[in-house]
Amino acid sequence: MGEKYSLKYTKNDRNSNMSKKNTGASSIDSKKSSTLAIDRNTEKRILEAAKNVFYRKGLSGARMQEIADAAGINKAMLHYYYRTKDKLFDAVFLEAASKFFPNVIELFNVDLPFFGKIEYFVENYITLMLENHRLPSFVLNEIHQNPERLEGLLRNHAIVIPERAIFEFQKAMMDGVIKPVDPRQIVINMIALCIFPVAARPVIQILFSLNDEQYFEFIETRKKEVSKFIINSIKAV
Amino acid sequence: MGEKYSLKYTKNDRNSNMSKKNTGASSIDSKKSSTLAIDRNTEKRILEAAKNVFYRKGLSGARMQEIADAAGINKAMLHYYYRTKDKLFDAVFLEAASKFFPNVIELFNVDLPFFGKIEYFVENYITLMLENHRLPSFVLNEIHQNPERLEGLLRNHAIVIPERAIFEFQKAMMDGVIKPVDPRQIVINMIALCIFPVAARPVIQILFSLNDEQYFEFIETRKKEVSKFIINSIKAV
DNA sequence: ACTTTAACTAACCAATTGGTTAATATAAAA
DNA sequence: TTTTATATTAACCAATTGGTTAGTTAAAGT
Repeated sequence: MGEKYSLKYTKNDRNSNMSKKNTGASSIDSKKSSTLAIDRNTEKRILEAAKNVFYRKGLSGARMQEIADAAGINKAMLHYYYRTKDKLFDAVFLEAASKFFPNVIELFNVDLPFFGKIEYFVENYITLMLENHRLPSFVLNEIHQNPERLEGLLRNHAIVIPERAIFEFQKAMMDGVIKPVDPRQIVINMIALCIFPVAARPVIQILFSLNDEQYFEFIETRKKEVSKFIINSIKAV
Repeated sequence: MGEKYSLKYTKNDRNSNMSKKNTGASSIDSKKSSTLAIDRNTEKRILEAAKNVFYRKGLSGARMQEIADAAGINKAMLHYYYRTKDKLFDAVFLEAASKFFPNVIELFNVDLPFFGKIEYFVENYITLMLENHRLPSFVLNEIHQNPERLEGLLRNHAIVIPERAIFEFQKAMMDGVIKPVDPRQIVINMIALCIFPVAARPVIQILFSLNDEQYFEFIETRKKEVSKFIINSIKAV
């Protein structure tokens, strides 16, 4: 019968990949290529499809049916695995936010001189954003429409952020490597310079008449320009 | 009978404020304060309400009924004046985009030395964005979801943009006032530094634990910091 | 006064949408 | 093999939503 998530969701309130399910997948062989070629774990396929659709349409613009179609499964399965649209969105948003808020600790923990750290961060963060250029404006906009979702993630420690970078800047100031300014401002500047050209990609392409290739080229040279821009500005005289 | 917009929209395809309508308004007096205190032009009230709702919820999240309620009028009037949700959104978006894409010509035409122009631009553009902090992320996101809308505006010359600023930067380079770099990069940097802290307002407030007052204070000092940051970076040595 | 046109309303409608359910297929235990 | 739990489907449903319409009020013309 259709006991469905009654068990799943009562026991483990979130969807943590269930114990056994669709287990016959590890090997690439396939007796019956039932739906589509790639016969991966259904739950993952849903999430992947949901990401796709939510990124493009946003929470309110996305349609459950479209997600189901994109995943190549029955719409009821979405509710079977994620219960409601909002819960499914939560899962998507968590992943998006984790990517969006760079693991600054990691990106700043490299063993490099201070300015090298900045170069490393800029280069990697832009690359990361570019992997899915819809992510920044998606995250920013959804947070605007419902800030509580982000607050929730912070409360659960699903996401942490700036202290480390701020501390690094403070240290660099004391060492006389950079001019003294509110480090929060520098961190924001750094992130702004990385994110904006991705968040505003269509604008940039349209205004500067760049096709996709030209855009990528533009961003590629930008990676170096941005760190130069930052370092030029903050380095102590 | 309900000929309605048949005339209006066949004659002048866009909603350009109709000839005579609700004419008894110029004077503040009011014989019958029918619905609410402010008895302004209905069409304007709709647009105002629509702006409010669309900014908060986006195109797909907004509900016609909510807009009607916000305007304090019957829902049918929305269609009477603007025909469809999408057309109404067009009107809202046009206004939003015009604000978002700063009149760079104007902001750069002030009679000031080059660095003064930058200060002037930064100060004014941040102020402008701050007036409605939902605008940047709204515009950016809607463009992402439907770039054609922006292209349409450009085609109609409803919006023009960067040439002037770019030219100014080129000139400054030739005069040896600033270092030689692709001026497009500088323009983008300038705009990024202004827009991001507004587009990411909830993020900043949450991460840095700022209440509204503290946020505004932060942005206020930022106005000066940003132009310092830019000028420090680009001025010729 | 009367006729025409514009502004406005309440009720309605078809389509869409998130979500449910009863039935079925499939795999795992027993 | 039988039983039991899990995975999947097609059909359905109530609520919402953009949009329409027939009719009403109010203002201009005439």
